[in-house]
Order: sequence, then C-alpha cells, then structure tokens
Amino acid sequence: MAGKPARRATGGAALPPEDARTLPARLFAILDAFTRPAPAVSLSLTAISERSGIPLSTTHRLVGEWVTWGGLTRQADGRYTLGLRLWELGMQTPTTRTLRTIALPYLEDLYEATREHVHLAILDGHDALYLEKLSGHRPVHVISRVGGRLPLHSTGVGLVLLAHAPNDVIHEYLSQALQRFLPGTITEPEELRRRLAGIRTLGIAVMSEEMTAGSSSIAAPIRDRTGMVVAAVSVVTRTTAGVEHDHEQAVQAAAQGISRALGYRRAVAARG
Amino acid sequence: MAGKPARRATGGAALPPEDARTLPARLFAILDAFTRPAPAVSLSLTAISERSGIPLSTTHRLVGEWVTWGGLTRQADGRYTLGLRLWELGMQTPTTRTLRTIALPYLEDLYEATREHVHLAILDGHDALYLEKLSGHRPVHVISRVGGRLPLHSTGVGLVLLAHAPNDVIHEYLSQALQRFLPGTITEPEELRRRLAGIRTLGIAVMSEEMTAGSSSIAAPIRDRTGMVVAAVSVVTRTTAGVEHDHEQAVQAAAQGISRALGYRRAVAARG
DNA sequence: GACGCGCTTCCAGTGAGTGGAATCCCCGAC
DNA sequence: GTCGGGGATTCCACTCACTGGAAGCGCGTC
Repeated sequence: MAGKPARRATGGAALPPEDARTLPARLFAILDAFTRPAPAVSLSLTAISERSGIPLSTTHRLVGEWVTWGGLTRQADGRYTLGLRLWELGMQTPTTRTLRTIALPYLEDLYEATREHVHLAILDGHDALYLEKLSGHRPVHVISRVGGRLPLHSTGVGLVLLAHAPNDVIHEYLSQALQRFLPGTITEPEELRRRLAGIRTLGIAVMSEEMTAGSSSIAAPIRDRTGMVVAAVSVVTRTTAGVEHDHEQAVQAAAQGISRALGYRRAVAARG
Repeated sequence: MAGKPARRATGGAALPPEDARTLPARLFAILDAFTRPAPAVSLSLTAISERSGIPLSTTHRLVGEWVTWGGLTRQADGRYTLGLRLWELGMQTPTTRTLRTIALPYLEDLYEATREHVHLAILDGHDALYLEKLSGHRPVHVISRVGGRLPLHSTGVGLVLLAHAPNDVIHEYLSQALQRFLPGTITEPEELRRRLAGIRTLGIAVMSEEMTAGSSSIAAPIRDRTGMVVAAVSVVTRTTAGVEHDHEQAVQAAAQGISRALGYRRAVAARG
C-alpha cells in the first residue's frame, strides 16, 4: 500500500497555491484562481498570475492552452472567465447528472406545493454541496447557490447529510471548531451529536435561524437502492410563515419519491 | 501577427486525438476521452489511454493528476468518471450561471402553463447547447439533454438561434451539408434561408417532425440589454396535441419575461 | 509626447516529463 | 491449486518540452 505522501485535499479548501510546481498542478491552480481566495467571475492575466503564484509569462502560456481547449474564455475586454467546456463536462459528471435528472421533477412538485426555496444537496468533503435550487420569482434572501458549498452544522440539508454520514466523518467534523453564524447556531459537539441522533430517528430535520436571520429550513434524506443516504432535500421559508407542518409532509414526500425513483425500497433497506 | 498555426476548434467536435503532443493538450485529451468518440460515463485506464492516444504509463500518471485535483474520480471498481470539481467549476461559468438563474423561474412558469418539455439553449460554435430542460414526470421522448448539443437546423431553439446569428455564422452553417433526420427536415440552403427570415419577422419558430418523429417544437428568442439574441426558449410537444396557439403565446411570454429580466427594453432594441 | 502598466513574444538552458519494459495484482479457467 | 492473461503499477536513464527573465509592444493617462 501507500506510496505517495498522500496529499489529498479533504474538502475543497486548503492547499496553499505554492504547491504548484508541476505543470498539471499549475494548470489546475489557474482554474482554482477563479475560486480562491474568493470566487471571481472574471480575472485579468496578471490577477491569475498573482492568485496562482505562477510567473506571468508562464501563466500567459498556460492560460492560452486553457483558452484553446475551451476551459477558459477570453472576453472582449481581455479578461478571462471560466469556459463553457467546463460546464459541458460538468454536466456529465455521473452523481450530478443522474441525481439531478431523477430528482428535478419531484423538486418541481415540491416547489409548486410550497412555493418556497427548494434545495437539493450532497455531502462532499466537509461541506454540503448544492446540486439544485428552485426559487421562483421571490427575492433570493438565502445564500445557497447551485454549485456552492455551505457548512454542515448550520443548514438543514447539511445536518441531514451529517446525521447519516459514516462515523469517522461525523467524528472528524465534530472535532473541529464550528463556526457560529447566529446566536441560534449550535456549535457544541455533544449537543450537535444528540441532534443528529434525533434527525436519524425522526427522518427529518427542522432548523430555525441558525444560518440566516429570519429563515427556517426543513430537510429530509434521500436514499439510493442500497439504503445509503446520498443526498438531502430541503425547503427554506421565512420564519414567520406558520405552515410548517404541511411543509414537513411535502418535504418528506419529495424525499421519498426521489428515493423510490433511485430504487430504494423501504423493506429491503438495511440488509438483504 | 500570426505565429501559431491556428488550431482553433470551432464547434466541439473535430480535433483528431493525435494532436496531443504537449502536456496540456494531453491532459485535456484525457477529459475529452469521456466525450469522444462517444460519451462515456466511466472508463478504465486502458480505455482512456486508447481513446486519447496517449501511452498507457503516461496516461496513468496524468490521470493520477486529475484525480488528485478532483477533475476525475476513481470509483470502487477502479474505473474513472468525471469528477465533481468539474461540475463545481462548470456551475461558475458566467453565461450559464447568470442566464440560468434569471431564466429558471420563467421556465418553471412556462412548464406549469404548458406541462410540456421546456428547453433553454444558447448558440455555441455550430450547435445549440442546451442549458436547461424541465420535463416533469413524463417519459423523456426527446433527445435533448442538459449540457448536450443538437444541430441548429433541426431543432426549434436551433433555428431561432441561427436566425439571429451573425451573417458569417449563418453563411458558414449553410455552406456545409446538412443532415436529414426525418423526411420533414429542411436541408436545402435557400429554403432554410427563407425560413430564417420568416422566424426573424414573426419572432417565433414553429417546427414539426424535423428531428424526432411525433414531436413539434415552438421556440422564441431571448435578448439581453443590448438587444442581441443570446438564447432561445422552446416547448416541445407531441405532434398530436392541438393546443399550439396557447403554447405560442406562453413561449413568447416566457421569452419576453426573461429578456426583460436581462435588461432588454423593446424601444432601445436595435439602435440607440 | 513620453511615461507606465499590462500583455505578448523570444530564446538558451535544463530538469521535469517520457514511455518501454519489468512487475504486480486480481480473476477466471482448467 | 495452479496457470494464464489482461489490466494496473512502478522504474529509470534519456531528452525534449517547459521555463521565465528580459525585451518589445500597445494603449491610456497625465
């Protein structure tokens, strides 16, 4: 076993830019420049060079390679943006594609039934990665974004995903300092652990004012044919709305519908 | 001027794999192996090596680089699939992101109003690139796919996009041999040219049985604040359904709604 | 009109990348 | 239990593709 000195990146952050010694690493660092330190829509050549820590002339050449392939696009003003080909390939990634295709109709139903923000997320590293989001015309007072990440302990989908994650993931997650976003955010490991247990028992998570003031969230787990939790759906509402119970049922119905479409059969669940 | 022997790829096809001499080109060829010659969800190392024309041991190393970064994922069975990071970055590409976010609510409305397949596409190279698709629970009897491409002359969105494309694009497109999918497919350049003119005048395209037997399509153009056509919406129905007129209005309403949301004001349109 | 900033091009030196070959590993067949 | 084979992995000396400082260019600004 072993071999390489294992430099795997767990979540999506980490990795100082200076690691970019080899050519492939440098190519990737160029794309990462659009995400880190802060997401950017467009960057100038110099900015890319600075963010990625690659000498200007080298950056120039490598950016050229990306543009030729379509991974970066050069705008009229000379600045660069991420290119369509990335999007095209991204749409082919299997989890994303299957899950999204299967789930979308149910999410639409859920949206129609509740008229609230509807989310679909999966666990990636130590974050909830948002695969889909329907919001209708209402002003977007939530911070989630398709393709974006949010912490596990302060979002509805996050808690559901964490509750059903392998033990070592839960352990790892709880052993780090958890950020408090609002007074209501739970950051104490033991309390969180109890809460996760509750979520596992109830099959649903209900949160209020833990990430964004004025909004609550109801989330439920989605299982595949092996019974494993692979994603979570949620509905996020203004806290004032008092129709939560109806929403709970709608969220659970959606989660169950998607699970069933993925091949999950309650009876078969845990063991064959 | 000049310099490099200009090896730009126009559409998304072309480029024989042998062009992969430089390291960046090879890295890209590895990703392209998942698209070409035919889309593949997962590939073995050997398969990647063959499809990309890169020697096995080199492929091995480069695939390793992709995996480290997250552009490829190694499955339990040892095969590789495109990785989540591609999807994540793909969701950040500006056209895609802005257009999708703004258009989605209108597409949802359109879907609710018609209960038919709803499409959103843009022009990329010589193809219609599908950005979004809502289908409800009905069986997918259409071939479009989010992230997929279809020809311009045989789809509703395609015709609309072509009709409003720059003259040189229209010229280029019409000077190639056009594939006939069904007896109804128009492949004669002059006829197509007249048809494009009609679409520009009417502001809407209606097609029947030109790509897939038994389905029709109604499409309308979406403009941005400069008045340029940047995308197209369509509704695809079974040909039997006789409610086309209602649908025409609904499609146009959606297209206008999105255009307005993008900052388009009718009056400002063509010239300042 | 000339200064400066950011982008582009050049080119000689060299170390990162190459890939054929040997090895390992997993399975299925006998 | 042993053999055979296809795929994945590792190795390493050679060499050529990549590097990056420096010079050149284009354009907006003072």
